[in-house]
Amino acid sequence: MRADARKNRDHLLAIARSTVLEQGAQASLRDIARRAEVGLGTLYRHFPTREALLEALLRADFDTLACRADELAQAGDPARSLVTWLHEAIAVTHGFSGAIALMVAAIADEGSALHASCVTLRAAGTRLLRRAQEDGVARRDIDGNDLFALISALAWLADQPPLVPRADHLFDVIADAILPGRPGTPHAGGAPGGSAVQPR
Amino acid sequence: MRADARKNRDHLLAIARSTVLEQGAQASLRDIARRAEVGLGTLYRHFPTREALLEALLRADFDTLACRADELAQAGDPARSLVTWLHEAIAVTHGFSGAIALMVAAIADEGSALHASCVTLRAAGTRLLRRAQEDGVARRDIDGNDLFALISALAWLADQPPLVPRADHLFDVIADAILPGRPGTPHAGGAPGGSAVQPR
DNA sequence: TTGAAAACCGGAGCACTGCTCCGAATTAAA
DNA sequence: TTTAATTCGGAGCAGTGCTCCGGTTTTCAA
Repeated sequence: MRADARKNRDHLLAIARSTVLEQGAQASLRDIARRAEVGLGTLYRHFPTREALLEALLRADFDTLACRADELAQAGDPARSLVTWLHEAIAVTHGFSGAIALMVAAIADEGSALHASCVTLRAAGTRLLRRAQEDGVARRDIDGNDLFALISALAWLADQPPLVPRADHLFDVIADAILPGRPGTPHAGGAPGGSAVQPR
Repeated sequence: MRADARKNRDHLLAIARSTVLEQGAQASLRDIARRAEVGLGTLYRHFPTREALLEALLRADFDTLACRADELAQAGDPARSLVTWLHEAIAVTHGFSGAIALMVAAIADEGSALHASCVTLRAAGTRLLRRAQEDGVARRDIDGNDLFALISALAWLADQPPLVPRADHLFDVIADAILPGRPGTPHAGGAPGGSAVQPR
């Protein structure tokens, strides 16, 4: 790759990152090119599709996440490892609003630029889930696809501004659903007909 | 309202319904007007914003849903009632892909055309949830907002084509999370270190 | 150093979008 | 039938994604 091309590419990526963080995954590509002080053609040559651009932005994070899964799979409590990883997985896509839908679409579309990254991510999650299941702490009727879907749903939720205040709490609720064998608080509540004390 | 106006309005609604079912909530308004064989100005006069149009499409369903909640709150097992209603709530938005995000945005925006409908919907869910909590079968640390968020997340999930096959199953998982006191199957699995039989 | 091919750049241009605005046509009341 | 209020339809504006190609820059062999 020619020196000027490499420079343009890198600069474009940096500008794209900040623009997407600011405006979401559906930011205007023309606008990104303008901010990068580069022709529209240049942007499209380096990243033929919007997906390709997002792929470049997310790939590194995804790979890191896959490594983290292996790291967490080595040491410590399986349930705790899984929960920690789920948190990190959701945090990665946070701020890239709109990217989650593309991710979900990509995992079913082998032609997509994001496909490989998503498959890697799902595999990493599956490993952690399996370990927790073998430990008897996670539901047995869930597989890697389900986990991927739940992560997506939680990430989507965390990107809807009105739902943000609820996101952490709902994460716990769903984590409880995945890990019913985990030592935790019994949430069901007292006897039927008991006092109807509302939390919060 | 003048006779020709009423006729145009009704026709526009019918065409909009089928178009949105076919193309999602972000269907081109120009296209809807074209299909209805009506000028673009006519569409915009009847429905000044895309939200107003969707509101008109969804309002009846939402009201029905609110009534259903009251109906279900009268008779039968609280847990069963809640689950049934959740199913119906998610079914309503199914097919209107993209509408869920607008709904979520609308509940925080009092100026939105969808706002009132969403608030009604949330209130209906809250009533059913409260009853289940008083019955000691639902988690006590969840409120109407949480329920609304979970419904949204499940509806979103059910509208992502690659996740559709998982949607029903994940509904059950999350229902279990909301209703841990419900008579059901123990999903946690056997003893630690036991056989690692994968379902499916 | 020079020359020319290969690689890259930028933006004009096309078809589309949401949305506004206003002259022309239609309706309903006087 | 006249007349005034309502409604109609689409031209027009600014934005979008994406393609295409003439001109410029870099690279490297001669």
